[in-house]
Amino acid sequence: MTSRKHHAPHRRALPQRVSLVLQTAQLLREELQAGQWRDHLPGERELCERFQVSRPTMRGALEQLRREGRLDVAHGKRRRILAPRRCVASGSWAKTISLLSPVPLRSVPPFVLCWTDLLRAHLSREGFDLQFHVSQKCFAAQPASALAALVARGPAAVWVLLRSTAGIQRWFVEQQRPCLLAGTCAAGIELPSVDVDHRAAARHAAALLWRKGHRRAALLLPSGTYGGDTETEAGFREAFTASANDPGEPLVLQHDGSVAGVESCLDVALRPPQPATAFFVARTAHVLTVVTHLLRRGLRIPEDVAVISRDDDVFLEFLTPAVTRYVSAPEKFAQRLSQAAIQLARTGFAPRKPVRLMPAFVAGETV
Amino acid sequence: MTSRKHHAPHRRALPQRVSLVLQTAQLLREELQAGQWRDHLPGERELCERFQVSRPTMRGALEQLRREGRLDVAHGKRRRILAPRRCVASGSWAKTISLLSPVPLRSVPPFVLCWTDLLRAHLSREGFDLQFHVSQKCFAAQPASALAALVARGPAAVWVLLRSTAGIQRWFVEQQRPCLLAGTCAAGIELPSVDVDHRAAARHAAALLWRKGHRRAALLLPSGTYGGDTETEAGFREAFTASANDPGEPLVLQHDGSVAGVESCLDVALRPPQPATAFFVARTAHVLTVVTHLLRRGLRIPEDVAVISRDDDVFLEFLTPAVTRYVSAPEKFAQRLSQAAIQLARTGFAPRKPVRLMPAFVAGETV
DNA sequence: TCCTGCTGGTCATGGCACCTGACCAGTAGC
DNA sequence: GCTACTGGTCAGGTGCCATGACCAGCAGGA
Repeated sequence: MTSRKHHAPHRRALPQRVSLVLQTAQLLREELQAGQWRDHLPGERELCERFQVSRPTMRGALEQLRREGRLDVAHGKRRRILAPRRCVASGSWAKTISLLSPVPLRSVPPFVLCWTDLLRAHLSREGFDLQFHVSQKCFAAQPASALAALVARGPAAVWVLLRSTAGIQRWFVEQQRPCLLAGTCAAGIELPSVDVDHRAAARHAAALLWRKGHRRAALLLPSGTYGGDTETEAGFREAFTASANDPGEPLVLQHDGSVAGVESCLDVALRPPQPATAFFVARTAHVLTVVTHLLRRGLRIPEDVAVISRDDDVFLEFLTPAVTRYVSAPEKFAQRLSQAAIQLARTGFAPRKPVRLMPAFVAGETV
Repeated sequence: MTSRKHHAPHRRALPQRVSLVLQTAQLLREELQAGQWRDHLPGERELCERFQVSRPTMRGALEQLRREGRLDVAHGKRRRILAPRRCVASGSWAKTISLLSPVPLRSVPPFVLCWTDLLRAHLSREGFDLQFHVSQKCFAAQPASALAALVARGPAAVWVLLRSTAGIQRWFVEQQRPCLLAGTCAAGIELPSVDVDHRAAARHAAALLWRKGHRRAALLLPSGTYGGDTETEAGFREAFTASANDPGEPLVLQHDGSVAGVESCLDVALRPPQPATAFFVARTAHVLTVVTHLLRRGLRIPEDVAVISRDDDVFLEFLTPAVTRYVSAPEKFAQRLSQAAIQLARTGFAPRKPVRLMPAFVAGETV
């Protein structure tokens, strides 16, 4: 209420569940501000009685206030009330949500472009403005200074991170800035995230290739430590070792993302005496490189080599032969992302639990 | 809550669950009162999309309104609006700008997707809401009824038309609805429009192919009467006849847009005794089909056949060999489009003079 | 010193609202 | 008649919340 009252009377455009926890937290804040209690809060059970909610709910609300720095908690003792440190005034920039990307809008893949637009549509309906920020430097090895500059320059209620590196994620955790990953967290980091379930897709693809008789199947990924790619590799290995009585190592090829890089990777994998007979390819753009390169080498698809794409984009339909792939719904992706972003913008917190969307298998002619 | 309403304005003291059904019903009531819809309500599924709730929830809300006597419902037909149809406050829908497309957002090419998002960003900053409408029927031979239904259902200050047919354009001219073409006008129609200068690109490409010695160059287009494609053909012929002392007819191949259609077109063009040695291809998606089909036939690019793409999309960079093409700036496109749209929305008029953006030639390895 | 009654911390269980996807039947335009 | 849309219905799954129980730390009194 404190912040909303200062805004224009913006009626909610979308029905949404209002969690009891948030309501309770808000009521507690008001009571605190009114000076209802002096030094310590009453016990949890008494508060439950007073507000007619269950203990887990009340504890959620109290935890929220603790995170805001209004309460101090110790085992066995009642919660101490702290001086209300002026919380960040949700002023002019509370209505901006920023998206950080390593590449400009015109270069992002169609799937991402699509959910970005849907996200913007959702947010705009709720009165938020989505700003697209491009910064190469933030994706370098030492992103701290670039990130600090960026955040100072374009203040936002929430940062949505695209293709974020572990370094970026760590920075946001340390700075305690509200942020949201469009992707998967790096190892050891817990941030709210939305992503396609690449692990499941990889497992399914590897099992399929195995069933089809492929014993030399390769996974082709860009190098670098993206959480989603790590998951892909894990899923691929899982299915591989589960299928084989004598699990040989599956081939995992890492390239630098350039066309030449992908080509040389392929050439290595195809070298005798044990050439790869199947490729599971991450990133749709590289599927194009793989298919055209294989065709140029005179290999037939799928007779000589099988290809499966981990992701989907419109243009894959237009390749001949049609590419076997896993498709995800951008609408769902945008929906989950916008829900989390709005919650994060309004309350400052969002559930850490990763949201994973199950992709659908689409059979093509490349297996 | 019911009893509290009779009391003095007393802020809520207890947290309580508010059912989504009730919230949705309330929002529907407000939209109805604002005159958002005329005669009938949109379908349940569309409403669900709009309000981001599930069908059971939406049905609960609709049932509530039916009990209140505001709606009449019959199986198989849309819900009829009964009650006090307030006069449409023009303010309520003057802030909506609609975009009409034959294909869903997830299927439009990246370039279009990109300027769509940029357009939405511009409009949102000016307080407009961009709605994306998909309707196959409006792109059929007799679009009148479908267009009337669409326009009645989703009122908008301006309609932005994507891949519009001559029939659609004529309807908007006749109805005198404010509209704006993202594309080129059909013959004999004058509507404000923004498009890439395809004629210039085609002329340049044809001249280039001629200089390189190609005497059997083919233009590959989807069939149908799109203004932009007509311009492309005109430009291609212009350069061809200008170059040749004895102007033979340039090959113009029309296909149905499907992969198989493109393939059979190519096979025809490559047939002896005079096989085509170069293809100028409209639509990036079909460039993929062309390149992969040629490679599968064992043809070398560019040694045996040259390929030039009229348009650009991100993914063309990832083909090997890299495709020679014409690129346009989506930022410029969106900027011109939003300027015209906002002017049209605010004043009701926009200059008829077509806006044409000059594409840039990017040399690849396919010529 | 032990006991008792408070405090916060944690867990398993179950109910309920809601979401998802699917299928059916009626309607309308082609 | 066919197709694409409409409303009507249902089963299965998920997430939030309530309930009640148990544990561990802290205090004060017998």
